Amino acid sequence: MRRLLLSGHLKFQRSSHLSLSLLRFFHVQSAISVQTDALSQFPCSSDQWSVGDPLDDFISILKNPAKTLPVHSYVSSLHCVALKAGFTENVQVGTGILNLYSKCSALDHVRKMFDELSQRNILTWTILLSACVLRGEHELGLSLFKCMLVDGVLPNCFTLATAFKCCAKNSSLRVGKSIHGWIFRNDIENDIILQNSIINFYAKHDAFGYARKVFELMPERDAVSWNSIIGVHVQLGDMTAAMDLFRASPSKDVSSWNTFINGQMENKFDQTALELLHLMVKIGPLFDQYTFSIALALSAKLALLDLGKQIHCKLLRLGFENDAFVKNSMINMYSKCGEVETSLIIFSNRVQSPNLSQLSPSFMGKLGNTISWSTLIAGYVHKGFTEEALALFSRMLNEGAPADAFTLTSIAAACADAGIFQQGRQIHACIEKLGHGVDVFLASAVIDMYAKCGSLDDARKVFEGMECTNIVFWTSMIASYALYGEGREAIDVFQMLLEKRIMPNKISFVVILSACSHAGLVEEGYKYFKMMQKDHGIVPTIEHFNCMVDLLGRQGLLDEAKNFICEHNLRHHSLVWKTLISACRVHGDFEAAIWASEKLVEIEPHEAGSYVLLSNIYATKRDWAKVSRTDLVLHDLEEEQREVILQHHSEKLAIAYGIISTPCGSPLRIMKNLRVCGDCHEAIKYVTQATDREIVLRDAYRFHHFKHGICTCRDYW
DNA sequence: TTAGGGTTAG
Repeated sequence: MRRLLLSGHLKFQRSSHLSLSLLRFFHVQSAISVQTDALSQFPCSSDQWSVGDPLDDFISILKNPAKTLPVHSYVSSLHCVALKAGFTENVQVGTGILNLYSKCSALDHVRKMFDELSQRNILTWTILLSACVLRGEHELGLSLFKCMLVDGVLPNCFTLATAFKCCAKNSSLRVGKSIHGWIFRNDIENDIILQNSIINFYAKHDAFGYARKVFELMPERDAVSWNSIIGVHVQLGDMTAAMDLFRASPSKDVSSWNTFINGQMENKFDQTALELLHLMVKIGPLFDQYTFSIALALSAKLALLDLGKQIHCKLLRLGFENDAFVKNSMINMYSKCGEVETSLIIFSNRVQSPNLSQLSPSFMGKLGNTISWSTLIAGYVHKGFTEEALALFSRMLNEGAPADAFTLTSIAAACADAGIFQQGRQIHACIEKLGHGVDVFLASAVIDMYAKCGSLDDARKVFEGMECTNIVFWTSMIASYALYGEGREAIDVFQMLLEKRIMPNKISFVVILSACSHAGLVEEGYKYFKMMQKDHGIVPTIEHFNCMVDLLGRQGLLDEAKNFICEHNLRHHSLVWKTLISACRVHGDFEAAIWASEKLVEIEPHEAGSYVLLSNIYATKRDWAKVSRTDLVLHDLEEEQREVILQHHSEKLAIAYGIISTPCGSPLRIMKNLRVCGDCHEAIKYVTQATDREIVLRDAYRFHHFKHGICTCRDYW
């Protein structure tokens, strides 16, 4: 249709009115390449005009709001037309083009044009500041705002709102406060938009009292005001107040619902978010693209595939399937809910930009090309499809998409899962080269990757090379030590964390308790279990309780472990019984093992695993003395047979192959999917002594780091 | 004013 119109247009190119109408049509349709083609046919010399005033028509095109943000190539073509036709002397044309450059984030062009302007007024200054905000240049925006005041130009509400946007995005609480004071003192007209931006500015700087005050003093409020103040309480985590405000808001529009539902998710009230979403369908406004993104994110988080599919149908009916955000949320939802193939299909049909290099960064962001890659890769890693994720990553690089910090984090996690040290190291080099080394998410993932690939030293180097107060970053290092049974080192790092007044979370405590357990540090374990509740107000969950049962059980304090289960009313948790049974077996307490297994069968009468455990214990009883020596190998074999089989255990074979195929003295890293047996563990100790090599063995649960005849697990695992 | 992708344990 557009092509047809364009070819028709070429026949009548001498008619300026027809040219302009077509141009406007293409602009509204936002067909980028066609617009530019149409512009190239635009009659430029005055003798080509048949009727009417071309200047007026041109100005009306500049002011005509397009459905989407203007594209840079289209605006520069318009600019060329204006130059050729001699329109640029006109103030409205100059301002119009400046505004379009600003909207497509072409800050360089805006600054150049602004510098060349003969007359600067409040409008041109405001356009310049908006361009800075759109481009994320908030510091520059503020310094230009100050230049404007020095020039004696009095700001209006729009300019001030833009200045507050700059202050909200950087560390300018002081500057923003002084502008607010100036508005008060000079009795400047203060409209709703400006007041909303002031609320938002205070909220971004955690100055919630001020935000609330501005809201309360507003003579009139719109949906944005209400949403902003609801957002303040969401940020504070005060969801009761947020709920009251949401109910009280007289202007509940679709964005109010979005803000509130999203706030519930941010505060981990996913069930409430789900209920509100149902309520919105019943009594609320129609969904917009934000609602769809939020709803899909919620389905992904709760792994509710059916709900996700219903939302998919709904968005198809309402025509939101081409929105880049929504599409990306769909890719995420399908992969997190286990339908990786569907997410791949949606990914393959995603919006492709005509020419990425010509577009501004914000426009590229809106098209979502890089983001879709990282979402898809994250989905594959999440589902454990490590090889596929790595293959997608190299395809992504081949297709010229940049490796951003998000993608690299997922790839580092993939290397950790697969325990592939060499690839992990290459990824780390790539991260440093691209300048992503300072990203805290990425650094945490790299620590975890090195630890899980068998190099605790490299993990430690990354940790020590960065000053950081992020709790996940610290927990990653503590978990790495715990994984290797280095309980004392784990405790040292945990103490450093407390000294720096970084707040440990519930996972940090699971990690430190498990470190104490693996290192047999009972007293310290009790200390942290109490500290967690008393000093940090963290209510212990089954994971914490289980660590304590494990800690006591491993040390042979079986009665204490039993009492702990009873005292804390953990009888209905199968996990603690399994832990206790394992400890009873290690310490050869058959009676206690039977007792615990019977408890387990009571709780899980339909679980085959419970009966297998129980029957194993009965089987063990037949020859307990023998089993206590060989319990980790095979129960019913003759001694000679056993010796032959033990020689072929995969870790021994791997080590033998490693020794003959690598340089003397280099470390060996071995991975296996089962727990190491006692015989292999003993043998490896001798091998490290005889060959003077370090051997790192990753089994199903943890690492064994052998050096000079000693293992970090101290023979306890 | 509100939206999508990343890290730690078990």
